Amino acid sequence: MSKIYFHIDVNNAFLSWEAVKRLKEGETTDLRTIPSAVAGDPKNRTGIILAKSKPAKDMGVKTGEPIFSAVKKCPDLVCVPPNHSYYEKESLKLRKLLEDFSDEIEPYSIDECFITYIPLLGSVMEVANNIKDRIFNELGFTVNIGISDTKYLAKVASDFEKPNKIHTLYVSEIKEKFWPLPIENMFLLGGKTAAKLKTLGIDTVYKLAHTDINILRVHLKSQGEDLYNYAWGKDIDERHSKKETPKSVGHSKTSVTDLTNIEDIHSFILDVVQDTCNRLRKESMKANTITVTLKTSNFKVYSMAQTIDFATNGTNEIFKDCKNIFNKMYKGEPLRLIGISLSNLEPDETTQLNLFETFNEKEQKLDKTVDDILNKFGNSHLITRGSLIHHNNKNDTDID
DNA sequence: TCTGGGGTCCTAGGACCC
DNA sequence: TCTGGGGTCCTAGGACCC
Repeated sequence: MSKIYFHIDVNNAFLSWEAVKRLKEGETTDLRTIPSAVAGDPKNRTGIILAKSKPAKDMGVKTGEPIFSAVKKCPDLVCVPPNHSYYEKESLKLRKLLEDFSDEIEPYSIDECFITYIPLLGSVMEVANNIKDRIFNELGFTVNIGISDTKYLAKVASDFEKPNKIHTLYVSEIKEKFWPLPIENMFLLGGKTAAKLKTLGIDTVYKLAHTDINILRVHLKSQGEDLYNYAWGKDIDERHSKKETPKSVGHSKTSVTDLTNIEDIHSFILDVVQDTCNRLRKESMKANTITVTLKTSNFKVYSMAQTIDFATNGTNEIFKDCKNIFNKMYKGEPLRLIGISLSNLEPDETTQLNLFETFNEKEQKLDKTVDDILNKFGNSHLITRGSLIHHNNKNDTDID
C-alpha cells in the first residue's frame, strides 16, 4: 500500500503568528483583518516585506518588496517588526501537535511540514479536517493542507485556494488539476526558469509535460528532466528533503551604513563570525570550508571560499581565516553586507561532555569581555567590536 | 530611508593524478 | 615535441526554496 502525504502550510505564517500573539496580549485589532505586514526596518536598510495580510495582498503588496513601494500601493499599511525566536516556538508547537496525527513528520521550513497519513485515525478527509480544526482551536491560526500520493504534488496542492482549505492532487488527478495550470505554479520552478520556458513557447504544465524531454535537457540540463518528471507526477527524491544534520551554517548582516574603513570591516567580520561559530558549536560540528560573501553598495555579490587543513569551530581561528580570504578578494568597494558560511561539516567530538566545562568557561570569559567594553564605551556596535579586536591583537587573547 | 537572511543543490571550469 | 581520457576535488556563481 502506497503512502499518502499531507503538506501542512501555515497561512501567512509570520503575520498570523504575530496577529495571534498580539490578540493574546490584549490588542483588539486582528492584524489579519487589516492591511498589514511583518517587515524589516528601513533605518537598518532591511526594509522589505516578509509577510503580509490578505487585505494587503489584495492591494498588491508582495513579499520581498521594499516597504516604500508597498506603502505606495497601500498607504494604510500597518508594519510590525519580525520576531524570529517567537516564530521558532510557534513552529515547534505545530510540529508537536502533528505528532498526534503522524509518526513521520518532515519539517520543510519554519512554517511547512510533510507528514504521512495514518489510515487507522480515520478517512483522509476526516484526518485532514481534524488537523486543521485542532490547529485553529489550540494554536489560533489557519493552515492549508495539500494531500497526494507524492510529496511534490501535496506541496503544489497546499498552494491552491487559500486560506484554511484542504485540497487533493493525486497522481490520478494531474490531468484535470495540474496540467491546466501556468508553469509558475510548479514547485522548484522559479522566475528565471519560467522565463526561459516561455521563450520556448511553454507556459502551462500541460505543454511542459508534452515537450520532448531532449529539448528540455538541452535548455535546462538535469533541471529540465526533473521538471518534466514532476509534470508527470514523479516525486522529489531525497536530495530535496531536509536532513537531520545541516550541510552548512551561515550568517550575514547588512551594515546600517556602507563599510569603507578596514577596521570597521574587520569588526563587522568578527561580529558575523562570532554568531556563525556559535551556531556551529551548538550543532557540535566543525567546518572544513569557509566562505566569505560580500555585497557592495551597488548590490554586486561575490564570494570566495577556502578549504582549510584541519576542521575547526573556533571563533579566533575562523576569524583569522576570514580576514585572509577577505584580503585576497576585496577590491576596495564600499560594502553593504558581509556574510560567512561554514560548510564541509563534520561532527566535533571535542565539544561533547569532557570539554564542555572549559568551553563554557571560555564563552563566559568572552561574554564578560564584551560586557566590560560595552559598559565602558556604550552600546555603539562598531566601537564595541573594534575595541574587542584591538584588545585581541594587543594581548593575543584567545577570544574563543 | 530602496532592494533580508537562512539554507540546498547544480554547473562549469580548473587543478591534479593515473 | 604531440596527443588521449577518466576520475576526483575544489571553487565561483547562480537558481531555487521559505
